[in-house]
Amino acid sequence: MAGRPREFDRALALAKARDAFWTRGYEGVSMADLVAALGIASARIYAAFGSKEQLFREAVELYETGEGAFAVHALAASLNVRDAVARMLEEAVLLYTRSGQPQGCMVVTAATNTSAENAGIADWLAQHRRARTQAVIERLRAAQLAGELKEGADVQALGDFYAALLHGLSVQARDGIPAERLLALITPAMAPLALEMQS
Amino acid sequence: MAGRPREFDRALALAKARDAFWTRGYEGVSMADLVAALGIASARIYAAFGSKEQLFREAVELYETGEGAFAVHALAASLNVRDAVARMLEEAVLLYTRSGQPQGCMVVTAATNTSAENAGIADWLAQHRRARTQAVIERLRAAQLAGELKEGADVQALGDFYAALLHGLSVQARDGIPAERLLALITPAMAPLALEMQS
DNA sequence: CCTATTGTTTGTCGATCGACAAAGAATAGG
DNA sequence: CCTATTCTTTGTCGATCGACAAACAATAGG
Repeated sequence: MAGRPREFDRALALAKARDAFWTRGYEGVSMADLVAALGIASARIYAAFGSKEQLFREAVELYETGEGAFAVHALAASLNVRDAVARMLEEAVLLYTRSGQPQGCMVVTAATNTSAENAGIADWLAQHRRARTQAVIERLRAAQLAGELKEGADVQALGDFYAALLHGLSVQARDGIPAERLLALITPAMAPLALEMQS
Repeated sequence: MAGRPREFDRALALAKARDAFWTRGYEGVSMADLVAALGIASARIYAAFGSKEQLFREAVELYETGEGAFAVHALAASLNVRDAVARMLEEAVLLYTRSGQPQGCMVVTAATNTSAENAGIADWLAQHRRARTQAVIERLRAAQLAGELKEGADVQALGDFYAALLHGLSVQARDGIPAERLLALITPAMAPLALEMQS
């Protein structure tokens, strides 16, 4: 535990890196951009985070345990399915359109188009998106087993539907569709689930 | 009209460039990648297309007048709204998951994360996506004026809903969700529109 | 106080980025 | 056949990419 103490706030620097990657994506942010955004020399970034890729992965983890955890929280909250899904969509809109912050979902936008050498990073984020899709499906399946949803409901189709919508909201938010419009869209979006509720 | 005739097929080269950009995005494809994909030297690419950016823009236009025109066609076909929207979604799934072809929608994926210097390209594609959103809304509005939809139907919310879903389908297709699952998702997705049909 | 350890500063590395210059080759029009 | 025009070949340009080496500075433990 000896050695010279670090002079900059590592957690703060990581948050700044997260915002940069969130805004422009992995390959859209150069080391020179990071030097400017974090306010520290590149050698210090390498000393603290290892490499650009390791910094990115850590930044994504920060996002997923912070703002990006809204979906997990909404689905895990002990609400009925309808409220859980509606809340997931509402919080997605609020997060994706929050002013003074990058628009859209970091996991959706940070590595959708990469060069061949960074395909591994794109795959990594794709895994996370598939996991989120699966989480939605499993929440619906649990509701079905609990009797909230009809026995004949196709929970996989419903889950795929809400996951696709969730990811599409990120695209729309990034395109500048205002929050009010995206929130209004949730009303029709809840109809398919309402129709499959028991009684 | 004098001069040495071009030795390569310009249209074929453009199609190859479209596929490369479709797969890896604007910044994900380097000039060296294009040289390899088109099979011609970089100076020939510049002579025929001007620059990497001009080639990309032409490639996007090729996509939009070809495969990418499915949405315009489906909405313009003289079907009732429900069939038009369902067909738009079905053809999206078929295109986005077609084997032997890049996955997803080129307009959604080719420039979602760019460096600051290429923000103009990202904006350009965002404009196209907003235009598509608007086209969906206007198709629904026309249906409402024609009496197909209830007077109280919120066509903007419905249009935003289907546009978000459309763009989300691109993300899901790119993540490898199989076509059958994405097609199955369309069934619940049509419920909100069915509920607003007149009579 | 000495030393091992770690952070910081400064400078630079080879590779790759997009883009073109210059010269040679092949056509059409006169 | 001659010439103007266009395409092709070859080579390379300055800028930027991510990454680090080496030297120096500041701490903790002994």
